[in-house]
Amino acid sequence: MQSQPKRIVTINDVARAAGVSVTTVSRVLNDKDDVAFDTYQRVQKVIDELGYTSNLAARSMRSTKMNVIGLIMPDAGEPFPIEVLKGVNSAVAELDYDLIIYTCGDIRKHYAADREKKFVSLLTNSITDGVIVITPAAKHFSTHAPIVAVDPNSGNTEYPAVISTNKEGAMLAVDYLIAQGHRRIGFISGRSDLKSAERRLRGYQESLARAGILLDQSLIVQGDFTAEAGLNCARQLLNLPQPPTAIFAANDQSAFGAYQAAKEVGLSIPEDLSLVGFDNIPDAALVYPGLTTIDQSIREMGKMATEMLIKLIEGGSLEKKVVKTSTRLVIRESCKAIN
Amino acid sequence: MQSQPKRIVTINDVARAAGVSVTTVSRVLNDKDDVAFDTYQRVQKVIDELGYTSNLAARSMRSTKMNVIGLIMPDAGEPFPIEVLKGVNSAVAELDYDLIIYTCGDIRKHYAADREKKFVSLLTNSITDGVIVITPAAKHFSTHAPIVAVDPNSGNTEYPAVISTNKEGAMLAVDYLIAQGHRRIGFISGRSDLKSAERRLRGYQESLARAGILLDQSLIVQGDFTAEAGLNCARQLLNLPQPPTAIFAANDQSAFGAYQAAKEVGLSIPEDLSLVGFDNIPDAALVYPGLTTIDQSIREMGKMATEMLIKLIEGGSLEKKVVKTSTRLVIRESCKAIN
DNA sequence: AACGATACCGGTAACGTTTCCGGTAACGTT
DNA sequence: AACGTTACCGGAAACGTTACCGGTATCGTT
Repeated sequence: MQSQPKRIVTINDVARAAGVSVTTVSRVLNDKDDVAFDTYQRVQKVIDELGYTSNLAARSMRSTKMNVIGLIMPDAGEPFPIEVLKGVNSAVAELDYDLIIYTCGDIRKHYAADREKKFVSLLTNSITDGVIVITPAAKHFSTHAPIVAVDPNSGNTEYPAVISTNKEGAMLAVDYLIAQGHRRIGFISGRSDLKSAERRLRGYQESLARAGILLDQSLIVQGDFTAEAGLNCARQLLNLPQPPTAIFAANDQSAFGAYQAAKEVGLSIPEDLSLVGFDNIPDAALVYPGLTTIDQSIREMGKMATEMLIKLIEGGSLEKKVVKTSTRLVIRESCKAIN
Repeated sequence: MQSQPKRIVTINDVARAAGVSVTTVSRVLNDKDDVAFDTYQRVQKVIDELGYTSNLAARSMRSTKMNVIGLIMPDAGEPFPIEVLKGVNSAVAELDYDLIIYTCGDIRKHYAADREKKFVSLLTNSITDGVIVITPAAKHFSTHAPIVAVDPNSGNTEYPAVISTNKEGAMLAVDYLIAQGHRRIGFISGRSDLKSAERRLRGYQESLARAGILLDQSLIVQGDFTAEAGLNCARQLLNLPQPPTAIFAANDQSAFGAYQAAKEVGLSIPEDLSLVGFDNIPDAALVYPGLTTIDQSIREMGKMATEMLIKLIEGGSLEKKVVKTSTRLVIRESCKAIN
């Protein structure tokens, strides 16, 4: 660009300037112990003066341990992966690892699954010691390095995973609504291709069945975890000849769409319509009225995945291949008892 | 994990299996044109069968262009960097580049600035063609590769940057409150070490001065861009002998803290207290009542930075080294005219 | 005084890829 | 028939680093 191309300073330059071999410089860099104290200091000084930083690529070609973990996430636009990221990030910060993140783009796009696989090999082949994949589509990855998944899209995966108790959480939500006297409870489902969405639907069904409430198929509408779909689904539910008195949305964003739909038709929450979400993303506390929802402590999931991965990297083994995280009901202001 | 350590398949394995030289395989991989069509197909087939993926490290050691850009962001817990990330991510997706992200940890921590520098060299030395740094603390980075900053912490930086019109935006906010009849306007400031915070304070002061309102120092309280600090600052303001009728918070999160403070003392927004934020993060539309705020289109900043960086990487030059992005007032429901 | 142990250091070979240079075969042109 | 051109391909060097092995002082022990 400007002036000379400004040659990168390598370990060789440092060695020459310090009057030692590259091996010794490498030893200093990696804090090996068999180097004399004043040599160490001298080399360190030269490193600082020359502003040397090691070449990640070259280093990872040769060394077996990189102390870097990778995180592969779908599109950064969604709150779920962002929350996982926060959890992973803070867990990594506690340990002596660096974090490197790749995004795959929208998982609904056909190429996203390919990118997912590509990035897994890309990262594990070289610069990372292992990876965490958020909502992976693939059941199998070809790599020698450890992998941990968070909320995999399909069941029975080959790799270890952190999964929340989706069905149980959904049952908490529906049980709560039932306890409040609701009988006609609408359900805005999630993306049908996702395991988590399926489990939440199952929970909805089981909870109703257990309470002896007949399943009305018209009360189940197909969403896709976005607020837009939530809006449309809620519209559909509220325009029913006999509309529900409560809606359980498969995630918080869908519930936000329902807020808007209620506003459109002049229903107020919770007086005219009770609403429960799922996820407990930070926004759930901010909306008005506060959204009663199922907390699945997403950050905790990221943290657990990180700990599992690092255990694997460091040669340990996992007690459980699949860790189930708990869910709990967080009561805010979006529900009201009827009758 | 299971069975043998599963050797990584390299370009050599592919070459051997396809009966060609590694050079030819490399040509196929990089879509060079001087390779016969059926050789191309044969090699491609072997690549698929063996599940070969190139080694990022080895590739970047040899080739000059990587088609990867880096993003260095502070702690992933804050909404600002997350929004920038979204902008960068979507901009990158449009182009033929991959994105690799590093997080530095909390910038308030002493080591964060070091990590920042370390990561810049780490990435530019090897696997990326250039980097975007969000709210960098350093004025200078030692690297040969292009760098673009988003919202640098200090002025007069050496590198190109995208900065929003902080002072002008703040003036929009305060002018609006003044137009609504407010005279006692509190200010919750941002982190004092940040350029953007300083500029917003300046805007507040200038706007008042222009309207002939005497500056009351007790109406300015020192925050740090977090909701917690916002809460404390707002408490302080509302407990004043003569409390303000309106508060301008240096960012939306501080404003959220003020919502809570208002609730505590039984003031309702906007009837008893008007509130304006700064940033227009997505949450600003979700809180109740909707937060009137200054939009600085953070995603757009990320997008612009990406475009600038790629222009530089591809050998172009920038018309302007510092790009200022516009700010605008977004009116929601948190303000009310008085008298 | 001789020897083994220890502390410290350097040379060299990899790691997997791309770049550079060159070479062969086939084909068209004079 | 000889030559130049084109299309295709391979060998070897290089990128910057660490692992492996071996070497030389120094020091304590017998």
